[in-house]
Amino acid sequence: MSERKKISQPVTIYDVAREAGVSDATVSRVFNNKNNVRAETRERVLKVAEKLGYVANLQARMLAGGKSNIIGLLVPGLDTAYMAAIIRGIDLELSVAGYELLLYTTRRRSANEASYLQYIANSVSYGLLLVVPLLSQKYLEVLSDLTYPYVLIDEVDETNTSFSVDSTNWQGAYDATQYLIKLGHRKIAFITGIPLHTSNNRLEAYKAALEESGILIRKEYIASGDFSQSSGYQQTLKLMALSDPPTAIFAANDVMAIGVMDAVRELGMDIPADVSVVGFDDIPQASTTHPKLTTVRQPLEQMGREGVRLLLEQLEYPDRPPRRLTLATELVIRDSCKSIK
Amino acid sequence: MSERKKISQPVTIYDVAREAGVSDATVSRVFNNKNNVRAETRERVLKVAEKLGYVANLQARMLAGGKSNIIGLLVPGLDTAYMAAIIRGIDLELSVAGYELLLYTTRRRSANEASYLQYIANSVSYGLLLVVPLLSQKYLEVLSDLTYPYVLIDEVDETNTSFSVDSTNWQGAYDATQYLIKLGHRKIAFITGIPLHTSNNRLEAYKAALEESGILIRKEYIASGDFSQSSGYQQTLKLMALSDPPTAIFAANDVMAIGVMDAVRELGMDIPADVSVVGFDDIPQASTTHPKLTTVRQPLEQMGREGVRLLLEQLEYPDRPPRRLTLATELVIRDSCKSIK
DNA sequence: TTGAAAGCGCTAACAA
DNA sequence: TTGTTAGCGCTTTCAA
Repeated sequence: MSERKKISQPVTIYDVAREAGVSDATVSRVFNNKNNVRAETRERVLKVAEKLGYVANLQARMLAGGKSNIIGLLVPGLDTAYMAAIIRGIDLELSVAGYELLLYTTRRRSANEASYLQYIANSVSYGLLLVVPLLSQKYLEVLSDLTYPYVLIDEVDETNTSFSVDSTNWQGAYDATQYLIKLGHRKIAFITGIPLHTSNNRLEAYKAALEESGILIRKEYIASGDFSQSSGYQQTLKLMALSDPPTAIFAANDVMAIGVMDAVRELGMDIPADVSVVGFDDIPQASTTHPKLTTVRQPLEQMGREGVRLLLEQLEYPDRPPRRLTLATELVIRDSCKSIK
Repeated sequence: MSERKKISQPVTIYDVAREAGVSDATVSRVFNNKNNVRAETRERVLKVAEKLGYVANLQARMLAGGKSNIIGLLVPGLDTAYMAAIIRGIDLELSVAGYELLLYTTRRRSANEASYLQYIANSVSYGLLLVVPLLSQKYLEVLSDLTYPYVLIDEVDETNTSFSVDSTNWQGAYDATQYLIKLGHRKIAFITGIPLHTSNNRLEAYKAALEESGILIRKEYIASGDFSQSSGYQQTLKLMALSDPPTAIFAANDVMAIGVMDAVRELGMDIPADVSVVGFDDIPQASTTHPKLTTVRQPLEQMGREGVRLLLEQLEYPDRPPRRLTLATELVIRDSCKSIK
């Protein structure tokens, strides 16, 4: 043990007890808000603790009481505004409940999902939140074998055996497409994301909206993107090179929509005069583009919050059956779309 | 305690000891890689542990004086590409060393820095990385009182009493300004960030470069931004409204530079034909703007990595005196600047 | 309302 | 090389 450490952790529950003239158990009671402590005693203890700068040692507390206040979060990385928004929600809700967040990245041991999850489950965290867009079936299997509390965020377990939070991807995309149709557009292109559950739903809704309005679904108007800005850019170049180019482009996320805008501008065309653009997510950047992007807002922050709630619920009531929570999306109309006469 | 828990963590060191016919201390030795264990015994213990599915209880280990493999990271939030890049570096280096990352946000208890740090120090993490741009002096004081290992990332402790990693802000800004001067610009504006150490250094370098080339420093060319895109946008509008507007704008970070580009475009001017733009940081977005942004690259990811190294070094050699590591910036020339005839 | 005592699972002297 | 013995700082019975 280093010198450093010794110096830095002097004040224990015993110091407080001695100074306040009570037993350590009493101090413990005070700090656990037990009600069998005389108000006067409690006050004295608190005062002494304050004076001494006492802070509970979490390790000891956990060891003795069995509870950790740490929950894990598994993500591929933190590089997207999408992830940042979800994590903000998680952090907010967690801090309300007095929990800490341990961050795990899939990048770290993608080699062996099974043992990585085992490791996590046996480590300090008492539950796990997963925001893993490319969640492998493998993960899911291991997870349910583990009898370890977890919640899937923005991902769905088709077998309905996991707690999960997502949003109305279908409805959101349907609303957006309908909006474009109402503006008079009939040549509406769609740029897909990676073929995930969420992305597929958006594509389906796009098709459904068109069909419902009697608009032919044209294969050449469905472009394959991968959620990246450059894919939005590239696919737009292709779309606009069509002999009969679309008058509106709906991208499966905002990042691609920004790429779309870049491409359109580069082609010397105007948004929204020449081309209307719609995104999905409503990341912060969406409101700082020029023109401001019309998009489908996913309640990312709230999804994070609800994910935490579901997890804490499991911690408290381990026997409740899995639930799936679906939050509403909302069409945010800004300046990137225009009606066609 | 939940049923779940009982099921999932029964196996202790004692179980292994009993089953392997040794004492608990021996099992402990095996798992701490002490060399005073007979190879044969070690193997037996390991086999039993494997069979029983033993996993060390971190809390207990830490309490007993052992080391945790968790280090903390204190940040204001995860909302910027800047932060994401640093954290990527941290995560990478940490995973190499087999450490986990516990995330703390200043948002959570900004009310009382002192006790929050106390709390962190007494919690499970064994050291702390800080990426806190608006680090208050208060934090620093508490930190050094704590004798708890920590490293400041992209921030400097003027008293030279902390381990820290930063980059050559001054040199980077100097290089960028020189570059613009070499291109023939003499009317160069600078948009500052929040008045932090880093930002101030960039401003000083800008001034020094101008002075050195005999260019008058014009107060009206120094605009006060706050690192946000909208401040870059707003300040540019002001700058361009000047009776003698600048021909080049150097923003103290990339996010503002993007705002600058928006504003210039909105004024119907071209980049780089009418106005040259330079940023600072080289966030991923910088290479996806149109035109691509010329900027000063800060080795953010590497700063994260080096921060981890410094922290681990402290953990291993607690008596080494504080060091400050300054990494080199690099001017990344892309398409947002043009020479003036 | 309080204190004494036991123990959470582990590490680290000290013996053997 | 191994076991024995003390704790680490806390919570929680059980008595008083």
